[in-house]
Amino acid sequence: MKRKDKNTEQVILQTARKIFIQKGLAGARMQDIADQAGFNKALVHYYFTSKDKLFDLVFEHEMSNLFSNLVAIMSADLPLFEKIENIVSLDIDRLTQFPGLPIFVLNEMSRNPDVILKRVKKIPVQKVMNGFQKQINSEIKKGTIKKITADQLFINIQSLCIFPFIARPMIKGLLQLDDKAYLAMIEKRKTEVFQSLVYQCH
Amino acid sequence: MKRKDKNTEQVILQTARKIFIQKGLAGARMQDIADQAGFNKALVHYYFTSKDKLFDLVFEHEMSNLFSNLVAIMSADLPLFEKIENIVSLDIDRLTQFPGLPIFVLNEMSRNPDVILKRVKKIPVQKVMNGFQKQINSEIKKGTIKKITADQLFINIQSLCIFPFIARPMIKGLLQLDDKAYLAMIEKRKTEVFQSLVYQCH
DNA sequence: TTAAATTTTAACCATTTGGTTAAAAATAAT
DNA sequence: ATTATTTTTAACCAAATGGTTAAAATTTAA
Repeated sequence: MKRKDKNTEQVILQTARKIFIQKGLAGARMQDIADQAGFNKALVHYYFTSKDKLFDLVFEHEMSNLFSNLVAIMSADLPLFEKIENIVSLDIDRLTQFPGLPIFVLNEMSRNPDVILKRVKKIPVQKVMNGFQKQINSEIKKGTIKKITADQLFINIQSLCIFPFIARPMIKGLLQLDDKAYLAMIEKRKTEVFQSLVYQCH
Repeated sequence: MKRKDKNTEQVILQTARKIFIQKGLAGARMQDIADQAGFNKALVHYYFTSKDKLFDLVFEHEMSNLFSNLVAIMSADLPLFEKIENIVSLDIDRLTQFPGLPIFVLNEMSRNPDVILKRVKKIPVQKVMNGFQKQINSEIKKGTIKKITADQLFINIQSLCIFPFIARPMIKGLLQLDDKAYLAMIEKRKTEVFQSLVYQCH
């Protein structure tokens, strides 16, 4: 008879997610998580055993959130530019919905690169990158795009999509943008980034 | 008679810098800073009063480190593409030398955006961006480049230069690169990024 | 309805943390 | 050489932290 209350568990998880994203692993407090979830701290331990275990669950989920759709789109049987357009669009939409996600994932990754590296390696990107490279090589041969590696193109796409979310305070400060102006700039990037990528390939 | 030992102060500062970059504000420990500097923890307080004060000094210096040269280059009387080439080259060289810098600065910025925003606003970028926009407009009028705003071009440049450093563990994991391959990829980006930027402008 | 199992709680614990105090040690001034 | 000042140290402190324990409360099974 196993009766863990799924609702309690979920409330704690969602609260933990919010606080870990705001404060990171080192800055988050189990007491705060418990308080904001509306339960007693011992209960958090009853359900999740330890802070590290709770964090692992949250992190796994957020990393998956960051990369979800990427593999699917890159595997899809689409023309190259349509594929790029979809990646850009979905990346920016995803991150507009979860703006704190990349800095959270990448910061925790930089804290503990080896442990997390093992998890990242499980994401089946290598096979997908091989297919992507073949597609790119085919387009190069056709003369439709300049010579570029799948790796560099992938990095360019992710750089142009993700960085403005990571660097939100810096960009707002340096370019003197208020929230509204910043969000307008992000929205504009859906087409700007895709256009940039098209131009640099042609 | 003021006799703070400059060497002691510097040793503590450099040690603090290293540990704050590794662990962040929340994760760094004053005892660790003292131990690694080779002094007693009370001494760290004697010189720097508190953890927050010490962190502020370190952060101010690192933020300046990240943005130094940027304003100078953007103000320089150089042709547009030469200017872009210099920004890219110096950015990548700087970050190759201090690879943990951007994730440190941007992560702490995301923790405390309002406080840090005031500091960022003091960097005289707005005037420089105006000049940059004028230069871009002039090139657009001449027909040498496509229509783009200084803001978006600036964001593209910084995205393409900085993101691969922030996302080091992710890139290594996803693309199955060892350290050597990663560094080779970074070195290659000096020309790749510049070329990409040129293509997207033309 | 009672007993068993599970969830939730309040209280507690050992350790860690940033910071303080006062004295010892070192340096500078007279 | 002595005194004054500054630096450095060891010891200490209160609060915070992640985690544990045992009992109360609730739910489920018989």
